[in-house]
Amino acid sequence: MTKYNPAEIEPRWQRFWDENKTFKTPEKVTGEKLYALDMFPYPSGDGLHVGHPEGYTATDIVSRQARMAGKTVLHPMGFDAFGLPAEEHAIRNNASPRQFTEKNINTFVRQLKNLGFSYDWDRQISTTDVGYFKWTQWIFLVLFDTWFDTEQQKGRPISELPIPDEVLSTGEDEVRKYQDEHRLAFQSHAPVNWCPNLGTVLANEEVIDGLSEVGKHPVQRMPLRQWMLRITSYADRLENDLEDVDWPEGIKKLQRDWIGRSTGAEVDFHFGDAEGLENWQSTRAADGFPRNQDEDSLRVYTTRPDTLFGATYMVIAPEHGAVERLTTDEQAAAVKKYCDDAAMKSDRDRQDDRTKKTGVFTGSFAVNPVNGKAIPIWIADYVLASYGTGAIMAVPAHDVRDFEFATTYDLEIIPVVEPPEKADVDRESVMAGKKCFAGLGTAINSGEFDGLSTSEFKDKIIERLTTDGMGQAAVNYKLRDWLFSRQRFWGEPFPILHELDDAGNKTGMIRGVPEEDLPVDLPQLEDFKPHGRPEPPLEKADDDWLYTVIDGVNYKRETNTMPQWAGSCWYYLRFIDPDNDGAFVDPELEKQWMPVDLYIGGAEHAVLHLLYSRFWHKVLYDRGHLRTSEPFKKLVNQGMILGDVEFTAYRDSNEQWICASLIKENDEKKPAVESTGEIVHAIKLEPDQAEKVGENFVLKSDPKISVDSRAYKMSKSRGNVVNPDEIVAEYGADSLRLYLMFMGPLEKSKPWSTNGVNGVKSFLDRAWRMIVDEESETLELNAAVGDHEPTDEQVRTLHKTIKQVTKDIEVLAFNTAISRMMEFVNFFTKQEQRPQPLLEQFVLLLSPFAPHISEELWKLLGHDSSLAYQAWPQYVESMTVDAANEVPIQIKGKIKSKIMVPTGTSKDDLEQLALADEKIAAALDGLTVRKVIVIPDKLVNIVAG
RNA sequence: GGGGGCGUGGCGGAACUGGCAGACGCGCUAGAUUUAGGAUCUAGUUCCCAAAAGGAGUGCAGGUUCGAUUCCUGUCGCCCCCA
Repeated sequence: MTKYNPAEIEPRWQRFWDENKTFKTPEKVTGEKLYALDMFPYPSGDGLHVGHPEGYTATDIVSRQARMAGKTVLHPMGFDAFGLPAEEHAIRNNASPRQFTEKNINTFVRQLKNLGFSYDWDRQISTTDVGYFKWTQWIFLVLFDTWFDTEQQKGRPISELPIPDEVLSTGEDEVRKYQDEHRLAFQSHAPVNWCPNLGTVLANEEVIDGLSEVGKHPVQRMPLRQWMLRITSYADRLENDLEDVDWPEGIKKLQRDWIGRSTGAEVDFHFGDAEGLENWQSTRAADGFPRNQDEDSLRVYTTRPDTLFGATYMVIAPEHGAVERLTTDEQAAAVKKYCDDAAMKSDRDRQDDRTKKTGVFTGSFAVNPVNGKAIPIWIADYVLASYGTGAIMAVPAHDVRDFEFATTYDLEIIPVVEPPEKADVDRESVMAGKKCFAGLGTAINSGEFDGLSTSEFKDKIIERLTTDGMGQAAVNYKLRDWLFSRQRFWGEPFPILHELDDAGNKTGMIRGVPEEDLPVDLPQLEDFKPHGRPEPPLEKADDDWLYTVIDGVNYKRETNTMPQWAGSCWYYLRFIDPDNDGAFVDPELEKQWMPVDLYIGGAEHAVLHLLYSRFWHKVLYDRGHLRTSEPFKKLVNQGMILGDVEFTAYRDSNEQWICASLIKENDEKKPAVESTGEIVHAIKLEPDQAEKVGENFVLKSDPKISVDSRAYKMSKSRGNVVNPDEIVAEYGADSLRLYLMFMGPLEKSKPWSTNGVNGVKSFLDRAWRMIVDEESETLELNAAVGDHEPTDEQVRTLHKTIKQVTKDIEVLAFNTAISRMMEFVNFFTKQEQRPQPLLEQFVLLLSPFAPHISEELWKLLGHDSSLAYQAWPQYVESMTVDAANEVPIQIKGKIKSKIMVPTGTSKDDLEQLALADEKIAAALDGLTVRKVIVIPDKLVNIVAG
């Protein structure tokens, strides 16, 4: 018996591809190239999840089809293997993170090979390979060696940084410090999110609701020396160049919002005595707006300079440099207490709309430059030191947060924007200062500017401020510089050396590790556990590692490590030239292969990974190491695969069923009766215990009780995780691949159904039987297959299939491609005579989707070599259309009859044929035909009455 | 609260640019074959009506159009992201 047996076929072909290096990337690109890339996985201890192979199958289909279509293909796989989980595991089990990581990588590779992906495994890389992170360190040194020239909007060598004379005159050390302050990689002492439990500092985006994203531990704010990357310099280019890439609009928007470019104005508010004011004003009018704010003014950034007349107070951040200067003696104690408290809160907590706004008066006043009014200066933590200038002018009538604050502290509210007629607000209340209106409108209470629209007013006032030297147009970004250091062991060491004086203390001078001394490997540590102090584990390395001498100067190594993002910022470049020991990538090869043509991965990387790697790419481009300015041409996010659909019913504490429609999750995410808050327990039902009645699913045993029906995210705790290994063992890799693609559109999230896998498996069974004689003892062709003259219908079926499958692969609509192939098999199974050449073409079409069975059938059809490089089937357009079509005839939009007409029948003829149809003639009896709409080959609609 | 996406049979989904709604698959029903079936084959399967004829139907309410799942307005619900 020669049934379709994936368990036997698949390992055999996997071995064949491996041994023959079938998918080795050609040395040279000939003709068109395709670089198809998956977002490489983090090799977790849990192994592969079914979500992984979804995207991987998609790129694999595209890659396999491209090879057959004659393209030169680069399709690699690697591992993003630094990061917290391996280190946590190592700490718990007193093992080495490297060994654990390598073990996990081996599991991943085995699992991936089981799925028959056509990766060039010779190019496998891991970010933890010393030969890889040597170049991560090298790129860091490029960042370290680069400053951003704002005029040219370009990163340039630090040696070309113009040094101001006043710095030059103070000596070489000062020049070095000046340079250090301008590097793209620089040190800072900004307050950071320190997580004692994890023993590390976290990026803002790794902190969620005051807890660490990993492990949910509390996070506190403290100032620490950190490495930062000056990504803000590239904000404009990162935003503008989004126009050049083929990405989903949603992702582009996320990136734009993350960058958060806003335009507005910087305005200086004078403080101090009245006579100083006049001097100040005349100086400003004469000299213009100074680059740096002076001692007796407070600079704010606002996106709404048109509301300047409504600025009734000012707010500075608790960390603002002018706090001390502005605080009066009477207020000193209150201010100090307030600032100390604020230091404990995270930026996120401070901006949280739910918490009440708090603040403290400094005791000082500033002068509103447009109307000369004295307005109080407050300190409040809803203003962040890191955004804008760290100070704002508060316009309570037109800013929600200012309004809330002003109401709390009883500050003046002056409306200066009249909402338009149509605005969805109570205009009376706004005009009375009782409600806040943040939209656009018409200026009021603004002196000579009254009556201007918001946008006109903005231009006019900026013009005025500029003339008076009080302000200027300005651009601001939400994007912050990137906190790039971590106090962990399992990451790339920084290739940085701190200069020591004779006593062994740091002088504050730093330098990069010389290129020839790279890589800086991680030291061997007995104990790399974090100890709850923000002192990196690498501090515990032995002196051999920690200290070094260059040209007679003593240095201590930097002991922070890089965050996990580092390695993933440039891995796509290393795949092009993975073994190069002399460069991170050969420029000729980079030119051949970049950009990545198709990049598929989860939407969770929509912002950070993609923004960070684009940033690095642009720096490398500026410095002449790359010829492309954007790395990823086309980006696709695959949807999430949810668990199987579940039915859930609810019971209260008396074991009484409760309708699901009455249940709502409470704040602790427990199901509860919405009206009373009573906690109920959820019961997972078997599918046959529920049925649909009307709109809802209900209990079969008690149809009055409605139940929930939905698919949940796969999670260990829910126990609905599907292990790809088990699916491969039971149904085969081809079936898993096919099912993942057949489930629905790639970008959508969709629920898993093991029955569905069985369904595509039986499609492969049928395809097998269409070609193979299942009854025979040896592998033989089905008797129906032979050298038959193909019928017209058979040829058309093939050509239609080729056309749709080809087009669908192009637009990644794999689900419809598969359904078309199913139709092909359904049709040919019914054919007594199956011309072999047609079936061969079909096998080629199937092969990118289900490569193992296709190779097997290809061989059986008499071919010696792998089909991996066989020419992709071509279709003839004329063979994809039927000779005749059934055309529906409608009267007033309702189908009354259908007629068969030859394809291409003219409009007039079709109209005549339609009117001549018996049923139509009968239906039209007594009616007047007013109009006939004819769409050739499609439909006839008769308007009559 | 802001932004984005989505609502089509019992389920996943299809429908080109506004032109026969429900392709393909799952599930279900009946039959054939079989010692057996979680195998295979055949037929059926949006809903209402016993069937036919007919009617209704793409979350809901409107609008544009000869014609709307598709475009517009409003509304309800769900999901995701941000706060």
